Amino acid sequence: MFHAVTIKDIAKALSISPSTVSRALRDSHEISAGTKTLVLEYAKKINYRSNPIAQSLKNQKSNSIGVLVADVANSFFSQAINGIESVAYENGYHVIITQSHDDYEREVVNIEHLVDRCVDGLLISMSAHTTDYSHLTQLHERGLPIVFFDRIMPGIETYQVTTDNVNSAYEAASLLIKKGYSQIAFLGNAPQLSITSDRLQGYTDALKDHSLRYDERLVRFCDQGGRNSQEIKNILSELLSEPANIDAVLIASDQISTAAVRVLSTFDPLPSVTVIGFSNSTVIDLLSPRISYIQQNAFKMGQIAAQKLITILQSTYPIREFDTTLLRGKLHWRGKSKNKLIADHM
Amino acid sequence: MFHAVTIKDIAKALSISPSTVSRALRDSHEISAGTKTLVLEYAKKINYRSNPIAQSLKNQKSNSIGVLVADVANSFFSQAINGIESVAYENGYHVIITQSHDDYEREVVNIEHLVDRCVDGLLISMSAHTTDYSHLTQLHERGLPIVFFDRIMPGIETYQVTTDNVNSAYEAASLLIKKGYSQIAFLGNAPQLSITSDRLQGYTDALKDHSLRYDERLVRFCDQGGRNSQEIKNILSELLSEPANIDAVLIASDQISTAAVRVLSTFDPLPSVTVIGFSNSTVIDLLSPRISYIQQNAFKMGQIAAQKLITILQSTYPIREFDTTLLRGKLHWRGKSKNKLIADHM
DNA sequence: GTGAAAGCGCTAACAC
DNA sequence: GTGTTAGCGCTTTCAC
Repeated sequence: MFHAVTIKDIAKALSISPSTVSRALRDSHEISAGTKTLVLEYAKKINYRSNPIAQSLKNQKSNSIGVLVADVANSFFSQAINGIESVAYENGYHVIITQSHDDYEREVVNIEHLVDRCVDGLLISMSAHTTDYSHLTQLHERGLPIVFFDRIMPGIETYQVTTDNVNSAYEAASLLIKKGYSQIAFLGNAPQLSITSDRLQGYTDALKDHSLRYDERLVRFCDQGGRNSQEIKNILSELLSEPANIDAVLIASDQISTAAVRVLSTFDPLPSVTVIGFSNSTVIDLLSPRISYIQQNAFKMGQIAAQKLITILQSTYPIREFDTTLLRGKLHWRGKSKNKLIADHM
Repeated sequence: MFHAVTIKDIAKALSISPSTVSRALRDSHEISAGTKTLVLEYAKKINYRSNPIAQSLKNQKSNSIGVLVADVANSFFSQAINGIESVAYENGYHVIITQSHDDYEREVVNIEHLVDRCVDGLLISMSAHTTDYSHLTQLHERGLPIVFFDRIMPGIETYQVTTDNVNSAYEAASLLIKKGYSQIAFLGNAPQLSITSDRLQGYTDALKDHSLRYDERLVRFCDQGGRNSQEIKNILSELLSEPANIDAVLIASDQISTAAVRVLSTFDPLPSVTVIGFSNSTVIDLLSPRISYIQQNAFKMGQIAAQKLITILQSTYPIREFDTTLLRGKLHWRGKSKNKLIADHM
């Protein structure tokens, strides 16, 4: 460790007490201007750096916030992390990132780790396989500030930030219908995820509003969430043949969207299906076969989530009123109308 | 903070001294088996969790390692981070990730932060815009363990882990030549980066070995490293017209590879150029226009780098001999031979 | 085999 | 305005 010089050293060198040095460094009002400059200058000269570990121990807070995401390699999450970082650093907080890889056990262990590490608060996007929330509710009840983002957790009294998933999916499904598609499948991650159920809601609402029959055989959940392409291949193969015989599919997950493109690319001939998926990949618009996509404002989501958490952390009184922020998703249409479909695929 | 129960509490409850509890928890040999089980069981019962902050302060080490990468949203780095994490967690280390965004100032500040946070060691992939290395050499001289990965820093006595960039680029350029291409450009990130100069070396070696003339007008460096597509558009436009008139390009950077594909996709008609680039994007094989690519073993690189660092951290004697690990890159050819080119693009 | 006491670096209540 | 002192939770000599 690299804290050669301590407050004591400065105190000794300047023949004043450590507490005076401490106060001077923290710009306390009860220290004379003369002493302050004296201390500050000397500290700068010998390159003093305060030891945050000692501060944490004393102050019972670490000035760091813990983040749990499924996977940093997922563009959505890395963009969100960038948003989180930008706000956290501005406010003097450190960010500790952990990944659940959509595994419940890992989520539990990582959150334990973060709490052990004395993070002041948590920014959580739930793992897809979490169905027992007690590890989180317990912490929350004990007073640890938690803000949920993306994959939120209804029924817990705290800030939540996510995309307006119901509406985004509704728009996407409606667009497909307007373009002439009628056999539209829904492909989602684990059904207990808020993003899955909300997007499914948007999908069913759109069908209903456009007088299309809801067919449960067209609604599928990928247990492996895109990590297992065979799972997706099987589902798509089934959906593309009789009796489902879909002409379009709405995909409610980043990872599944790109995985589906990969699977479709292996089909020969290329199936006549129009795909629209949630994705924040930076190259989603360059993929072949083409995919229309709903892009979330991941960076902003991270920023807002971090801001909300810091609001709690810095609030002098306990906060009782929490809101849920919904960000607009942006729909990018790269498909064709149904009647042109066959020509387009030649 | 959430450390309701402390060693003192256990000591009080069991009517023994805190030091005995501490020793029992750490499985010290000077504690009787009876006392140990007594303490361990009680600790488990009341869910005691040791406070790592206090431990860090006492032990002068934090059991955490700091990581600096350009950008977690870059697939290469997020894969490397996964490798780092897997090894670090196995060995009881925490990972703190920071991003330079290829900015020198940010690199300096972030490393300062990490050191302030008392990380036990550093895993560094240099920012593209770093030319002054004193912030790192100073820390290194003061004894802070540092391991470089990916973008390494020759001339510093420590472990380094990277791809065999010279060979990978050599193979790629040679393949282009064998496929009939002769006007081959080189597009790289900042020239001071090890990955740029090494890959350029491989490129020039290949030209020489195949008796092709080296033309410096065909070698370009993108100062913005792919962040600015206009820069890449300008360079590519120039290279694709007279007098350069290239028929292939080797791209020595992840970000520039995908950025180049995007730029090319905007050209109408699609230029007759074969692209081969370094990329760890998980969808690079689905991009259109097609791009051949060299994939690095990022996960393994992260694992090895972390392993090397932990070796230093846990070594009881100072290490004097350091090696540089070179991992093989994997070349994926998705292009055509030159004589077929025109037909292929119809 | 166990306990008492000091101290890691910092802060804050309490003196003066 | 500044100094004294105690203590955050843990470890570790040094005693016994």
